[in-house]
Amino acid sequence: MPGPSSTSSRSTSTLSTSLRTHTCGELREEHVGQTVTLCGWVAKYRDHGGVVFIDLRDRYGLTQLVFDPDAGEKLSGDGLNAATHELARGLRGEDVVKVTGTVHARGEGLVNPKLSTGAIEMRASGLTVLNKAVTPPFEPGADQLPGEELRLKYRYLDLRRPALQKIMELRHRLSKVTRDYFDEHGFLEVETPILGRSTPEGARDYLVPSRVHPGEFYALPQSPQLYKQILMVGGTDRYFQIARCFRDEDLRSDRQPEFSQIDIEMSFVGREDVLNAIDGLIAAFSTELLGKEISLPLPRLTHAEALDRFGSDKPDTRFGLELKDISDVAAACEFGVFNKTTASGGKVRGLCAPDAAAKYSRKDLDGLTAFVGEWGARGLAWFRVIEEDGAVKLQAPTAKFFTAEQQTQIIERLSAKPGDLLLFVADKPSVVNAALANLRNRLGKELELYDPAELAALWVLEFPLVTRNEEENRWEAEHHPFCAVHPDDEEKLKSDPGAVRAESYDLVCNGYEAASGSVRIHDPGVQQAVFDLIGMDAEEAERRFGFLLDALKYGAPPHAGIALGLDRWVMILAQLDNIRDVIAFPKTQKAADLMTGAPGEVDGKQLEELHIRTVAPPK
RNA sequence: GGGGCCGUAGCUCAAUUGGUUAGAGUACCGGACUGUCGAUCCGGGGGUUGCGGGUUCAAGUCCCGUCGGCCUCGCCA
Repeated sequence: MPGPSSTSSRSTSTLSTSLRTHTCGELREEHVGQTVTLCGWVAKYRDHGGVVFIDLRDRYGLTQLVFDPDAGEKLSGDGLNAATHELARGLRGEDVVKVTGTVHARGEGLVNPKLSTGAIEMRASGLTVLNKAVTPPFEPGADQLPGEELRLKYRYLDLRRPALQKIMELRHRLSKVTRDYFDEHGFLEVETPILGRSTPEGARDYLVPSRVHPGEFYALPQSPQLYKQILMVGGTDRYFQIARCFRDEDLRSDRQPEFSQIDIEMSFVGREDVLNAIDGLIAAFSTELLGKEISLPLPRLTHAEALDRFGSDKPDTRFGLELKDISDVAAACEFGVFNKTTASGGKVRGLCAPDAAAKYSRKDLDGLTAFVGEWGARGLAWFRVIEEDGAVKLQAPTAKFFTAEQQTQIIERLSAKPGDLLLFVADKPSVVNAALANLRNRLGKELELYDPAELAALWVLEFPLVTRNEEENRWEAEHHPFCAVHPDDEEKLKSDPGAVRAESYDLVCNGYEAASGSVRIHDPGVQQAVFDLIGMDAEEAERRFGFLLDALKYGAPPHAGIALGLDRWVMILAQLDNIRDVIAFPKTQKAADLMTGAPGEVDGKQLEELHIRTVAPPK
């Protein structure tokens, strides 16, 4: 875990308790000669028949304890009686003990450079077993991790692993940096309700039945969106909250049913004010948590440019490998797949994998073809760039369909050199982008085109206000219905809705959507126009969001906000690709807690009180 | 809702085309050993091969179903 400072390097004097004088990560040569008491878990025992070594572990580190049966004779003051020695011989992994002894410098050649406490050891004289452990299903200290199912069931054992403890510490410190930062900038942390009202659109709600209102339900918040806007109407001016959010949708490696947002809203601001505020927060994350300066302002891309260059609205910009369009060349060539696609309005785009021609066999390329198939691409055209008789040309079974001039055009368009591998997808633009964006991420990783420790954060601006739902034949809000319209595009609301840009912004980092927000509508006329566009009549809007619309009539300041995914930020900063590892008690892909068994059945009486009757699902 | 991978000792894994008594490391138990830090050495116990069904002379292995975990498409304003 990176970081300029951590708890273990701070003064730990305050960690002394009535049971211990120091922690297991604390003792150094300067403590030699002192009598100390440590508490912790037995990480390892090495019994030599006579002398017994115990590695004692707590959150702060590992200290070697020595139980020497001859100590009483050899070293005055370190007396170890036979009963204590025998007790030490019976210690096993994960026993919780309290040990008193004297700090000794380790002898010549006995220093363990792998331990921060490796220059010393404690010669134990007293031992109390505070809690004898049964044999654990896995060892928190083992190199090899057990399956995740087991780790989740015995989460308390998993949490003892130093790696997980470091992540919990990082998460704590990220929260602390966040609170300090917003406090310094005049923000108030305000709590909003967990039991709220269901406001359709968006994700599926988690519902809570009401006992006193038969047949009615609260909904857990998908985000505090409406409350924070109302706080602005309420004159809070600057609000933030580390808010728990709930969404009953299918999970992914970066999605949990309950997660935390760093939620922000500001009054009397425009887009730049929010972006500047968050730039500062990200810089604080980098300096305080990684010990690395980051240059501000963060880079910005428009949504259109992000799609054009990376095929994605959340590009990983730690590496290049940008997408290039060769539709014009494809239209003119003799390769049927290419010219038919362009003739029917499709695009041909591709990327140049540097020095990769020799790294991917035919079988590997078949694998890449299958990979892009996951996003609907029906094929992947590939060419190796070679130099032959002084000419740089394409080599592939399909190369014969391209004239020498076309080959040169393609090579120049992708800035390719001999040894590079060119990969193209021909399809409708959405498929081309999805396939190539995912291929780009895969190649970036496989070809090690970036430093995994780098933090590449950028803003993606000017998302479309609405997207077309082809199935239901209507426009849908891309962000949410309260998102302001780009000032230059207001007149297009009726004439060309798909081209209307929103006053919205996403913060993308290392390929993850790490924050999302917008300037809000505070003009009732524009709000009505947006509702009209997404097919929501006044009555329906009133029923769903009436309380917000009412609030906006009573003096609403121009306001804007954003929310950062706290779990995702911890994941990114810790260089992990799994959100469960940054949550103390995460849920499985089926939203179950393997430790507690949640969700579980309840008493019939509880259901009765809640006026609930369950129906078994059809087979 | 769809697709894919996985499930064998407490744990991590192995087991030829379907073929004898399902093995190894580690953990655990017993013994030996006075400076280890992956301690070492000797010995031992430990299995409903997730569960149910089917094919077969014979199933850990093949087929169907089911449960669980992971990845993913849809979904996630």
